[in-house]
Amino acid sequence: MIGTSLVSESADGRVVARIVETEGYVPGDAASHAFRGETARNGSLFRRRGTAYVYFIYGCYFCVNVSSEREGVGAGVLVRAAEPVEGMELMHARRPHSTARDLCRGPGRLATALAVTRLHDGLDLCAPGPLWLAAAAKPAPAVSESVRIGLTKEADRVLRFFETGSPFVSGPRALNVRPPRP
DNA sequence: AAGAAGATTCGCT
DNA sequence: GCGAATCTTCTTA
Repeated sequence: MIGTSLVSESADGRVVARIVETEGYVPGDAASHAFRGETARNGSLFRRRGTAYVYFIYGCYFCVNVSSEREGVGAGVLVRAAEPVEGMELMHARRPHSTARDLCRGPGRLATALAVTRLHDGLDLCAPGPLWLAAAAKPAPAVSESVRIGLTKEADRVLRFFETGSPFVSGPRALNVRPPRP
């Protein structure tokens, strides 16, 4: 998914951000919202891969995930950060005190810049719509990996992936200077 | 029925 | 670097 563009289209206009950082939540993973089985909240994680799972966290922010397994299996990829590509004026309007670099740097910030809310939960991201994934641009970016960020459970899993050297990646610097994976 | 924890961000020290 | 903000969901009694 690194290098793929996330497109948000609303009455306000169109915004495009190129994904530079993701985090995986796999079957059997105690840190996954799907770990304890399907509920009304996490149902989208159990839908066919490419379904949007949007949840509200810390009373303030939304986070965007893409389900990643077949129907009935709970797993997904959290979109942690992106590089603004189109509609930067609109993103700045939605995040007034942000620098260009920080518009989509972090999962909560990204959702705000793209105006993603729980209304987007359950959408099919594989076809054009209010929120969808456009094909990746040509050169496949170099991808590095690290442990996941901000977790208390299964924090040691190496399931975070990001574009090597991108300034639009979130997280502590120490995690972001690791060499690209082979 | 009540309480704690949470895949975060921002501002202040 | 630390703690507050703020609410939904799941767990436990």
